[in-house]
Amino acid sequence: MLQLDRHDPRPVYEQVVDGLEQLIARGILAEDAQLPSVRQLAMELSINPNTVQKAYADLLNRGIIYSVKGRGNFVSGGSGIRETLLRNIRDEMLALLRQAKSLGATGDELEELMHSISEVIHE
Amino acid sequence: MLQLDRHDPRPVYEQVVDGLEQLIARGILAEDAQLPSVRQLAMELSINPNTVQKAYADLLNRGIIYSVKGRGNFVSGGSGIRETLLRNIRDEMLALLRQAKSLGATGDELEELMHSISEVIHE
Amino acid sequence: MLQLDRHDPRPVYEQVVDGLEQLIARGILAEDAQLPSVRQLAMELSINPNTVQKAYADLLNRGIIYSVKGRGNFVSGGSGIRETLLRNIRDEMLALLRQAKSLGATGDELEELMHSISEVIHE
Amino acid sequence: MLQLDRHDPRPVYEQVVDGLEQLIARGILAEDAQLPSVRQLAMELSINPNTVQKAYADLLNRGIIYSVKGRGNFVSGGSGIRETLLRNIRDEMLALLRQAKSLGATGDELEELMHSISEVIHE
DNA sequence: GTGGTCTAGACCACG
DNA sequence: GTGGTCTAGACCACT
Repeated sequence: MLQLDRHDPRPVYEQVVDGLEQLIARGILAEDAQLPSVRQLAMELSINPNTVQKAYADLLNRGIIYSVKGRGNFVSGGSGIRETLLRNIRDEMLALLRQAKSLGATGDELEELMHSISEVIHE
Repeated sequence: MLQLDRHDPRPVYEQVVDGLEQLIARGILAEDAQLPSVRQLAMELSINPNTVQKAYADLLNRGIIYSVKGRGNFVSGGSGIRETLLRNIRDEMLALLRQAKSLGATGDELEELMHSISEVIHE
Repeated sequence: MLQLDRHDPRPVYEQVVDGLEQLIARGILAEDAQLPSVRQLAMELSINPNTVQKAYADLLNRGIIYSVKGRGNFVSGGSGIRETLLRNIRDEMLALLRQAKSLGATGDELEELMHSISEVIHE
Repeated sequence: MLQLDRHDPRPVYEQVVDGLEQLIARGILAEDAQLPSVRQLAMELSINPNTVQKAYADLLNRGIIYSVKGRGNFVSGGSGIRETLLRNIRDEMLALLRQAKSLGATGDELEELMHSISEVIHE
């Protein structure tokens, strides 16, 4: 259901956050669905419960999940998380493009850049 | 010649590396031009010489600059740094696009994404 | 007769307590009226009987209801619960106002604060 | 500079957050001022560094402070934190008033309520 | 069983 | 020295 890459330089809790975000964005974890319990997920991933807790806390205070003591963590409704994540991706791509421009890339180079990445759409 | 942003959460040495890379990529620091000495740059930016040292070391072992004992640090020739940086940017954009796909973005959404960012080219 | 909000982060038993208090304060559950049995209320709300039990215990030891073994739970007489709740609300508002002062709010700001909330009285 | 109340039922890290928010809101910690280091504050309050860390993380992701590895934590600029906190207080008072209304408080009672708390302004 | 807080102690990256 | 992540293990509140 969720995989960690021990060689990924990003912190473990961040990988957990990203993984859960993806599951939610893709609808695999639907609105009001219960997430795995902190302890259980920790066991599955063989990491410390505190690390999972940290990931859940992050999702919680970004409004992506809600949490009820003694019951569990659940997917928030109407969070529009998929749209939000896509918007973030767009913004990051924009930032990269601007960086390319500040490097003095010519119009031709930028066109080619766009062309070469647009091919991946149809992979 | 180079500016730091104290509010930028990125490590200082990374900002220095990026700044120098941009100066070189844009030709402001041309091939074989001498870089400011470690001490001098540290003073100018009012940061620790160790930090500048670390930045120079990074550029050095990526072949972007070369170092002559007792004389100083100089921009490498034929480093093709501009191309390298552009290639990195392309790779990062590709990664983002793949991430969008893994989020379950439809073809239409991807098209629109590409369209909306391509507008920035002509800014 | 009583509704729970599964998205409310407050503990369930607290929601039950609050709900019953309001019913009593508004006279919907009058003096000496019998409350639903623990099991029945638990079933209605589809929650654990232990949770209802805890809520009743709380009301009991605050004197808001009384319990007769083998017969059930009943609303206490002369409990003045409505007045008590209003007094609690006043105390909490006082605490908030003091907090505002400790934040260094000016007299004008406090006046405006009072003014803006007093409008809700006539909603 | 900051005091904890061990009898306060609120979590310790929350008390730390509140305390720092107040210091910032009142201008005692001005824009770009450096906060005490995690370890130092932990020692002063005789609590675990992780607890302070958690408090700082909260302030960080609410944009109230910014953080630079190896340098420290600093007060963000233009956060308008004082206004934000006052607005929160107003909203909480509004919620309480509405609760009083739902309890069936009469207009007179509400007027008296407002009157009795408004006296604290001039304490 | 659930989530949440806290301590203790370690390790890493950065300056 | 600074912040940040992670583990291990304990305790509390709630269901």
